[in-house]
Parts: sequence; C-alpha cells; structure tokens
Amino acid sequence: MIKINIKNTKRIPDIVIEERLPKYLRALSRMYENGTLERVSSEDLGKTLNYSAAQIRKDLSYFGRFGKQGQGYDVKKLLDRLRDILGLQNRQWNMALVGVGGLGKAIMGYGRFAPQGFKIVAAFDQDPAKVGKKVAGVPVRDMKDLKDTIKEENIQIGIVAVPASSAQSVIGKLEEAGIKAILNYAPITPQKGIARIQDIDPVLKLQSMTYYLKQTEQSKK
Amino acid sequence: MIKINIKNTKRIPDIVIEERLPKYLRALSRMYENGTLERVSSEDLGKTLNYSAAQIRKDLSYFGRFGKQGQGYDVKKLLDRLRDILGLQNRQWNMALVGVGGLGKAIMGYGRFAPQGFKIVAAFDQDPAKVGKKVAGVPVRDMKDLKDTIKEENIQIGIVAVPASSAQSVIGKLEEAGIKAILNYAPITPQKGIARIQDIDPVLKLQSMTYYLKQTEQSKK
DNA sequence: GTATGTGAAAGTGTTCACAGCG
DNA sequence: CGCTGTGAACACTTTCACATAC
Repeated sequence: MIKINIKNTKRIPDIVIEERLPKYLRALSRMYENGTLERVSSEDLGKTLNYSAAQIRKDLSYFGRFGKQGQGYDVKKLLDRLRDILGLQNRQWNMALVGVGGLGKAIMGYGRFAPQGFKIVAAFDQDPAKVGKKVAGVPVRDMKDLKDTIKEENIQIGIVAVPASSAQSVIGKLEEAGIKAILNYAPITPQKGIARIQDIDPVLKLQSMTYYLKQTEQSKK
Repeated sequence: MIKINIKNTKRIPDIVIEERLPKYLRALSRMYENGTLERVSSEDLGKTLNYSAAQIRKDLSYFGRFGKQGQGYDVKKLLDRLRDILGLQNRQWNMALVGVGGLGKAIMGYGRFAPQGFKIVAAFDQDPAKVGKKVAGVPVRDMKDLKDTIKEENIQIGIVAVPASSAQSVIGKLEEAGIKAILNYAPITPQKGIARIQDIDPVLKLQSMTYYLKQTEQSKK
C-alpha cells in the first residue's frame, strides 16, 4: 500500500473560528479605517485585543503564512485574507427574520448588519395583523410562505426573535426550509438539529457578571 | 508550624460561571414554570442543553452536593441554589445605560431585563438635545451627572450603547464612577481595566457562521 | 436498582522558546 | 536584529468509570 504524504493540516480549534478570527477582523478593520498603521505585529494586535502574541501567531498559522519576519503583518493584506477565510470577501449574505415584535423590529433597525454584508431581506410573523405591513422597508410575510421566500430570495441565514415558547418550532421550520445558520435571540437552548446556531441572550451575560459582583461585595464585609 | 487542613477547593473553570450556570438556571426556570417536572437527572438536563451528564454533575459539584443518588436533583431546590450562587436570590440589580441612540432605545425597551431582576434606572447621552427627555419612562441625563447618579441610584452595572469611537472613553468614565460590571454593545474590544466586561456583537456571531456556510458551499462543488 | 459525586485518564487549547527568514 | 512560524511542554477542561448513597 502506497502512503501519500498529505500536508499535516492540524485541526483548527473551534474557538479560533467562533471568537478570535472575527475579533481580529474587527480590530484590523478599525485600524485600516483609521489609517494609522500599515503594518501590525502580533504583539501590537495582541495588546489591543488582550491576547498573547503567540496566540495570534498560532491562530493565523492554521491558515497560512501571512507575516513577514522582522516586519509583522500587512494590515490590508491580512484583512483581505481574514475576510476570505470567513466567507465575507465581496459578497452579501441574505437573512430572514422571524418574529416582528419589539425585539424583532429593533433587530431590523440595527445599523451594523448591512455595512458588514448582512442584509435582512424578509420578515415573518405568525400574527395575521402584522402580515402585509412593512417594517424597516421590508414586508412582513406569513409563516406559510417561509420555504418559498427563502428559495426565491436566496436566503442563507435565519434570525429568530420569537418568544421562548415558539422558538424551537420556528427553528425547526427554518431548518426544513433549508437554512443552515441561525442567529437565535430567543432565551432557549435549541435542540441540536441541522443548522448551526449562535445564541444571543444579554441576560445570561448579566447573570455571569453578578456572580463576580457578589464575590466582591462579600469580600468587603 | 501547624497546618490546618482546609477543604481542597478546586478552582472553578471560568466557563462554568460565564456560560453554563446561567444556562442551567434558564433551563430549570423554564421547567419549573411549566411545572412538568419535580426532579431532574443530570442526564435529562444534559439532553435539553446539549451537554454531557458528567459535565453537569462535575459543574454542580464545584458548589456542593445538591443531588440525591438514585433520584436526581430537585428542580426547585437546585434553582434556588443556582440563583443564590449567581447572586440573583431576592434582589434587584440597578443598571445605567449610556448612549440613547437607536440601539440604546431598543435596549431600554427590552422586556427581559426587569423580570430577571435587572432594572435600567438611569440613561445618559452626550447630546444636549436628548438630555431631559424621557425614554421608556427613564429620564436621559447629562454625562457630567454620571458619577453622582450612580451613587445616588445605587447602580452596579453599566450598559454601553455608544458608537465604537467613544466606547473606550465611556467605559473609562463608568469605571471612574465605581462601576465594576459592564455590558458592552459597542463593536470594540475594550482595554483591560477595573470592570468586568461582557461584549455583545451579533455581527461577530454571524461572521463565525459564514465560515462554516462557506465550507459547505465549497464541498458541494 | 438508579443516578450522584469524583479521582484518574483522555482530550483540547495555550504558552514557551527558538530556528529561520526578511 | 526583529518578528514570524511552529514543535514541544504545559495548562486547562471534559469524559470515563466506578465506589457510594439513597
């Protein structure tokens, strides 16, 4: 049996994709826009992000060799490379939002999606009174049109902004319609299904901070 | 020298506090409200949260022994214990929001803070045109009143909803005013300071998902 | 019998430290 | 000579597996 020597591609830790690369991108974008710096070292980038220099070099090394020894990284080049890796280079991702209540409306009005290439192109609600109206310029549709609209509008990402009680069922419907990525604002942990899901719950974040606040309170006594 | 044998308290991993305990609490609250279950096993809880049973037992064991062998955990009792650990038992946390723009207004209208014991009791903006008006029943104040209001209103948590460009400086002002916990909606990574900070940026979450979406797209070709 | 609590083993992620390139 | 890229060492986290308690 002949063994072909494939380049030993090490597994990329999840946290690199899920947390750090997007943060690198965010920091570099800012540097680039401010136009202060043409090159950046792992040390510098680490300082602005509270990571070790080694961490940053290691993370980037999973995807290639972008730096120049003795010089650091070219900001523009690294930026482009990160956008490419994350699937953000020269393209737009279309999103469908479900649940046009207070939270849903706020999400539709959030100003940072579009400039980053994420566009909410459709909205859905189960309440007939809301269907047909427009929110942030987008017509609210009936849930029964979910599947068709997702195909027609070439939607790849779903946003869930419904109450906890209906969230799991809405996620199921999105998955049935072929959605593979969901941003979930409902306060539940969805059952594992087909789609990749990212949860947003500010209350959970507050609840972890109160743990530490409580500790400090007590140590004062 | 006499050695006192203190119980070997193992360090609690950060992720237990920062992620899992609040999720346990959220899931148990829901179970309790639905009233379906009086007891729950680590296996059951794990299934609803996509964690292993061992993980849950280990996490809880850092704080004591709450379960009964052969029976599992009493939902109500565990719920109370978790609330106690996280500093949520019979108390309210007061919060101050800075930045009454579109995002800030949406946060002030978010319906899940108050029922969980988190109350926005003051709002601040640097724009004189906004100062004096009310948003969601809360008067908007001048930034120069930050420190005094935080003392007077017994505020422990800050919420930052200003643009990236002023976020770091606002965080500094909150820290100067004695704030030890901040929920940061601005798209920056703050420099390490006195306060504990939790960041919320839905764009980062989307950007990690597109990485995987892109992979699937390519494997189809 | 059944499910917890927990040391020990396995697995995963981070830091070290230095060879090597610009 | 400075800073990257990277194996190797280290640190941390999760899972295993079983003695223990109800």
